[in-house]
Amino acid sequence: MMTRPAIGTVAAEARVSIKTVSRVINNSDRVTAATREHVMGVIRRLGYSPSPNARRLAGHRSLLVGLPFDNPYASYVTDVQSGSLASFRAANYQVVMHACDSQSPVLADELRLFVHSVRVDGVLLTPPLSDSAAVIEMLDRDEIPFVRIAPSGRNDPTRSVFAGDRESAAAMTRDLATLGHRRIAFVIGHERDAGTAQRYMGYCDGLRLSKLSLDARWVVEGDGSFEAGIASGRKLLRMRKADRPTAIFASTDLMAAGVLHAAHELGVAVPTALSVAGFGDEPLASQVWPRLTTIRQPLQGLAQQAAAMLMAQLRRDSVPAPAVPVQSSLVIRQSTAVVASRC
Amino acid sequence: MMTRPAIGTVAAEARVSIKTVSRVINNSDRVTAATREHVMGVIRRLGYSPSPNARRLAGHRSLLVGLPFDNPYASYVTDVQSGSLASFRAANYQVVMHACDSQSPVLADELRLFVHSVRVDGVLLTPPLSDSAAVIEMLDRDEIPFVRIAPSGRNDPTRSVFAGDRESAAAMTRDLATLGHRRIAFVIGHERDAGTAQRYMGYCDGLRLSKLSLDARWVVEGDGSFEAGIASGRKLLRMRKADRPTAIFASTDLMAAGVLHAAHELGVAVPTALSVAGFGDEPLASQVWPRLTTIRQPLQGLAQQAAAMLMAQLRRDSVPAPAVPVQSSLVIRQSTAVVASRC
DNA sequence: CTGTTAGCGCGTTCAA
DNA sequence: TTGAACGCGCTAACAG
Repeated sequence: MMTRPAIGTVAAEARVSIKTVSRVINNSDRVTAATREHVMGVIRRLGYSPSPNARRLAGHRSLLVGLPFDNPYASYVTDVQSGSLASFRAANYQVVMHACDSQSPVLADELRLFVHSVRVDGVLLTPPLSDSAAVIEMLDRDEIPFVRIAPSGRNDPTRSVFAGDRESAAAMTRDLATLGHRRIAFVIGHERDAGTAQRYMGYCDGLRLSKLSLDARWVVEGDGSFEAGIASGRKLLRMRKADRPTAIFASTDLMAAGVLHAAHELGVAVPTALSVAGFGDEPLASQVWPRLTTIRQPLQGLAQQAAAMLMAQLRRDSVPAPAVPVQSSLVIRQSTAVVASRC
Repeated sequence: MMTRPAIGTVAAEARVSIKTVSRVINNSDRVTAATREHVMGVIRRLGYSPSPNARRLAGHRSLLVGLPFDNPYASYVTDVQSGSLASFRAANYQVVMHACDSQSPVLADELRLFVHSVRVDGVLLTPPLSDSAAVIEMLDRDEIPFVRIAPSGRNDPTRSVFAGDRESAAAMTRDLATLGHRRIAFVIGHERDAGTAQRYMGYCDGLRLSKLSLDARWVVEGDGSFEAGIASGRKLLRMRKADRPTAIFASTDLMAAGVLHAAHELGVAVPTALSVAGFGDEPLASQVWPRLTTIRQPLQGLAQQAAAMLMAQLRRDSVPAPAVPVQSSLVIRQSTAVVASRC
């Protein structure tokens, strides 16, 4: 088992200085095309690849980015992960996951410990972490670069990527109205969850655009979970017939699945007697019966955008520019239909 | 912003050599309790923590372990991740995820590239990767330490952790028989998926123990996916009444959810007219209607065990010892019940 | 555009 | 049990 060649070996073989080889492998433009070609040839011939460990030490960086998460949807986490992985890896960065509890009063301290012990060079913030003032403040104070995925506030645009939740929630609401629904209920998610506020506003927009009035009876509070969906569904479906909504729009797929559960329980047929819509298009959405009409969030695209922004920050080259919101789209499946009964 | 203290600062402050400080932070026993105490005091006072980057370079290791995965269940991946994270981190190791395609003909080469470019010190192999001969061979040849999670073969016990799939599948089958089911169908998973063979054998065991005979009509091949579950469900439920199974045991939760879908589609009531059981107890299992009876795999425990084994290998201290299989358990929910109709 | 000279912060060989 | 000096493989000034 022969030892792998180091940068010195390449330099000697190519009859150039170590620094030149360094410039070549770092894509510096202060090298003539000819020498670059030549050095690259030697590199290939020797099968050389630079030692990340040495680069870390000499470059004063870990080549690691942190991805803390507290998200009940496994698919959300894996989507962000796989969406960002490619961009990071292309820049020789690796992602380090970190499970945490966003409810914890010492969240920021706990994250600070993580960031400093692992010495990550930057951090990707997913909801609900992307909205934690304490975390943002801590990172800023410690000068750790970060990018926020789908925060609820629209300030800080050069360090955030957005998904246009409000617009798509409005579109879904209008779509339900178009199907003839006039009593469209909405199940709010957890206040800490990023999209929540935007989605609710979108629902209100949609009602207004459809000439329907907002009615507090049809707005219930959930917390994004499946169980909350069940509870909300029961509450809405047990209203007396004249008041009972003909459509329920839940601001997460998980809650929509819970609403379906409640409907089955109470013998309410979907979509015949009730339309149900979710948000997110997680795998679950197409694995329940009937398959959920929902909103597809281009999460992987969002994550990719976020990763690119973070890498740009770490390179300090390009000027920070706000990202364009990635567009979501409606996915119409079997859980929604035109209203059956007369009004 | 003051620069963080290095090992030299600590040594000077404690009036000992750098090497002594090094021994203290590495828990070497060649240090008297008194000096250790003293040095630890200085370390705490200065808020010193060793630079991972320097340790990486000097120690010829990356302090990184690879976790390649190709698994359709997001929750499986996140479970393994969170189960192993603590053990790894306690040893100052970080986990680097790597998405890959287990079907690819160049899987081993692709993984080899990953392992060498990231320079991971070890690898955790999840199903179906834990069964790939090509991958195992590659890692052995390149002398990369690894641990396999739930491989189908029982050889290589000092580098594997097991879940006892066979026993729990048998238990589930017997449980269904106890409920009075005599026509118990089984949906096989993907051959490449680790548990598959074991689970099928467990089904056969269970039948035998319940004095029921294996009948090829009631054994259908799926591939572990939701769609395969639908197809299998349709096939089984469209048999003529006398032959139709009264219980369907699918070897993954995803397929069981597909079977439920087929049942709803065909108007077969669950669990009244049909019992359905899954395997894995993923979140999905309790989010479908009705909630699935299934087998809970202590995945996090398995992953933790695997992580500990890998760290032991990397330390080269303890002698490699086989792990004790982690026990699974039946989770009885609403999708199974006693047979309703006469035989 | 290229080369020379110092480190980066720790582990490890020896000797004491 | 402790210490001194060297080296890990590369990047970063600066000089040419």
